[in-house]
Amino acid sequence: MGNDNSKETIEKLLQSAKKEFIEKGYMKASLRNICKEAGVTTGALYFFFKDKDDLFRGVVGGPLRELYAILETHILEELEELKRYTPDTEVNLEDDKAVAIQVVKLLFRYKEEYELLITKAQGSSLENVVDEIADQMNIHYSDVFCTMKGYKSKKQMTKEDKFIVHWMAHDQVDIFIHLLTHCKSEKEALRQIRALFGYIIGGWYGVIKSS
Amino acid sequence: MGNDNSKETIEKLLQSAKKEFIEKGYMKASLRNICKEAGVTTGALYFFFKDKDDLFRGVVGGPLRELYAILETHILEELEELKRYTPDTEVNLEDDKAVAIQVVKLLFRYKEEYELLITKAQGSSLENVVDEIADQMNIHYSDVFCTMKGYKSKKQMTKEDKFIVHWMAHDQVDIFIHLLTHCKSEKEALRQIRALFGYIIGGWYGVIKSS
Amino acid sequence: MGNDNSKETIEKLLQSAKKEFIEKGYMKASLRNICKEAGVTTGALYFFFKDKDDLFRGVVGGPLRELYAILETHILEELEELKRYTPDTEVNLEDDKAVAIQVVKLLFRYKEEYELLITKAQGSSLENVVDEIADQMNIHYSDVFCTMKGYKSKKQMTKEDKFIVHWMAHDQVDIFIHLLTHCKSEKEALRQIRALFGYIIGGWYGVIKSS
Amino acid sequence: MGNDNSKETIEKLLQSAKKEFIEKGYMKASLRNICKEAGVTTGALYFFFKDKDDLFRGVVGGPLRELYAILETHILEELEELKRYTPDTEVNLEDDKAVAIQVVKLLFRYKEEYELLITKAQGSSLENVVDEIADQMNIHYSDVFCTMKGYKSKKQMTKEDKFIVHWMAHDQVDIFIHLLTHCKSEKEALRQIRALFGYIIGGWYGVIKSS
DNA sequence: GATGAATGAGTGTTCATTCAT
DNA sequence: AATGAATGAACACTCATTCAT
Repeated sequence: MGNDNSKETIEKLLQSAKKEFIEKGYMKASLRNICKEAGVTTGALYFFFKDKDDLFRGVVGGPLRELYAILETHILEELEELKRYTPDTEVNLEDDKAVAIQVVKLLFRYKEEYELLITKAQGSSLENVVDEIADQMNIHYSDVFCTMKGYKSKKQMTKEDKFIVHWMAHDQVDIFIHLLTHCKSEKEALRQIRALFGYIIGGWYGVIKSS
Repeated sequence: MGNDNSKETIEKLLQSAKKEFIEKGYMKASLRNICKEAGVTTGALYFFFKDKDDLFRGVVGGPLRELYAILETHILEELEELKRYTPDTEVNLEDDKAVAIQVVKLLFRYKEEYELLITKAQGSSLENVVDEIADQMNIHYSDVFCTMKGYKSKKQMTKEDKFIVHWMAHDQVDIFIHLLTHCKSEKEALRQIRALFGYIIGGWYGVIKSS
Repeated sequence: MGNDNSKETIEKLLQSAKKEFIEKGYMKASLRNICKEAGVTTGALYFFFKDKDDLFRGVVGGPLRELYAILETHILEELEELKRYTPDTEVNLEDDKAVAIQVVKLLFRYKEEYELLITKAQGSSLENVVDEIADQMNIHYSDVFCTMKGYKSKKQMTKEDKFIVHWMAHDQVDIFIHLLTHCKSEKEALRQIRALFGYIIGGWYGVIKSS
Repeated sequence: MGNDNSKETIEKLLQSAKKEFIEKGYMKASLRNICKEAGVTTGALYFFFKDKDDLFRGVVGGPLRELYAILETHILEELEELKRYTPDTEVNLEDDKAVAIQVVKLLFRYKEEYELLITKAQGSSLENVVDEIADQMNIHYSDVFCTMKGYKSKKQMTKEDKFIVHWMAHDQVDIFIHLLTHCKSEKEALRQIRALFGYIIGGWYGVIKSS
């Protein structure tokens, strides 16, 4: 089971698939082309992958799971920290920065895969993955927001509160997407993080004050 | 040419096309379905529209041009204003707010068409229209940024300056997209603008200070 | 609409389809072969027929409808006659014979099509058409049976009655199938009808007596 | 060869195959599914069975052979009896009834397998097995018919004789098929046999008289 | 005795587009 | 201004079968 030959075939298929998905996007990608490029018949592809979608998930699934793992850990840690929060607490951004750096590094390690997920997944089962992450962040940011505002419960949030927090969650996510799609290297991305942090922290204050 | 009959046919085609594009997105939309729904043959469609892409542009082109017109006017006006700018000038946000309201109203007047452009255009020649608008805004924002920073020329901008301005341009655009896609009505969108303004102004200050 | 050209194409497709369905049966028939034989592209086929099943129905639908029409008429007429039935009524078989002859003539007029329906329809939406006809005959034969038995209502039928009537309905249908598939010509079939009538009438008496 | 392991594998394959053939019929049955369900690889299947057809015969072959054996015995016995036949001989139906009961019992013992043969074998080498049995019965019934008619040789049979005897042979077979496919249990089937016997005996008399 | 990988031809179906009329 | 017929390539996917190990 899983000898060198089959691993090789799978690897060739994934490489070839990645290339095709990047070039044409999920929908326009042709399984025939992918197989031809991999030097394999369509039957072989279907031995290893259930269908087109499964192949796509084969390409991006690993990196996606890694990202989810980091975010989950981060959210749990920050939740722990929120419990110790008092109005006088100095906001500690160092942790957030550390996580941001971690995420950026991950994004650039699998740059192609994440770009696939962000811009080429339309038509696949992962086409809404970015929104799903943003929605998850939204839940978390709501907690943060309530704590900072001194709300006892999320039920105290107004419609306007909810809307702006939702926006900020999305924006947070968009920052990483922007870094990934507009920086040539991890190095450059890490250099730009600081300014972006300045921006969103400014934004948070703008919101907290005015609301 | 252009008698009542043909206008009617075109109108039916555009309606039917809009419906299909909304339902399935540009790529998966079927011209056959569009024609069937419009009660017209494919030949008729090809008499009025060069190809699928042309039909798509027929649906969203008008609203898109209106938007471009507003943005252009706004940019030209603000450019005029920038010339009168001195370090002591009180920043006048009223104009910006007025424009934002104008844009929001426009977006909601043709809600379906703009959503088409934003989320369903993949595969068409307009798939990058949002990025193009953002890039245009970027040019403009660079001017604003330089003026506020007291730069004599754009050439004084560092790589970091350019990056953060680019981001802010994109983010500005994203705000409108967010309003369009997350508010049910123009009314609700207009209510949320204020908080978003608080956010991005906070963001600008965060950036200007820290850079 | 429906000019000579298109009619010709449809005709060629139906001829070619009939041939292929006869040779291989519905399931194994290849639309590609059918199109190739008809000198037409697959696209053309799909312009005239919704799918494989529709094509099959295009081949056998007409004859099938004719048969249904005859049966329906026959059933209605016999129902009328039953109302005038008294225990002393001499059973009039002439009408039945006339109908049988009519049916046989029809079957042989479209011999190929009916054979298709009877033996090659597996996999299509018409695969159970013979059973459906038999079930319809069953309803009718139940009426006849009850009248002959002097039952006031079908509810008087025992389980055994129902079973044997069901069998006889099926058998009646099978006679025609047997004639179609074992006689070379209409002429020969008509010659054999008499003996078969002797058989089933004998069968009826055997049943009526013993039950 | 033939140790416990292999027997188990074969058994699992046969079970799984039976299930799939019943569900989808011979043609649409998928060997892949059968293997998956049996928890076995395709290679294993091909070690024990030559091909799809061989597997099908593996499922239904045993019961089929048992049936052939009964029929053969019965035919031989009846042939023996025919030799002692004189015009005055009282027809002894008891033997026939006994055989019929024996057959019904067999059919219901392997109900699934026989239904497979009757209704789901299309595409396999056994698709005509019912007709073959009927044809064999036909040979036998010709003997019976000639004896009863006082013919010295089968050559005295007219075309019409042959036809009606052929029909009766088929019908005899169809009775068993009808019992199998329309009765829920052996018990119920045995209860219905009597009426069916009344029917075909009536049919025979109808034929003998009229010819 | 059995595995797991691979074949390669085949399936029905859909598509945007063209063009003579 | 519009029809209706036709193209032909492409699509994702399934199949029974083979074979080295």
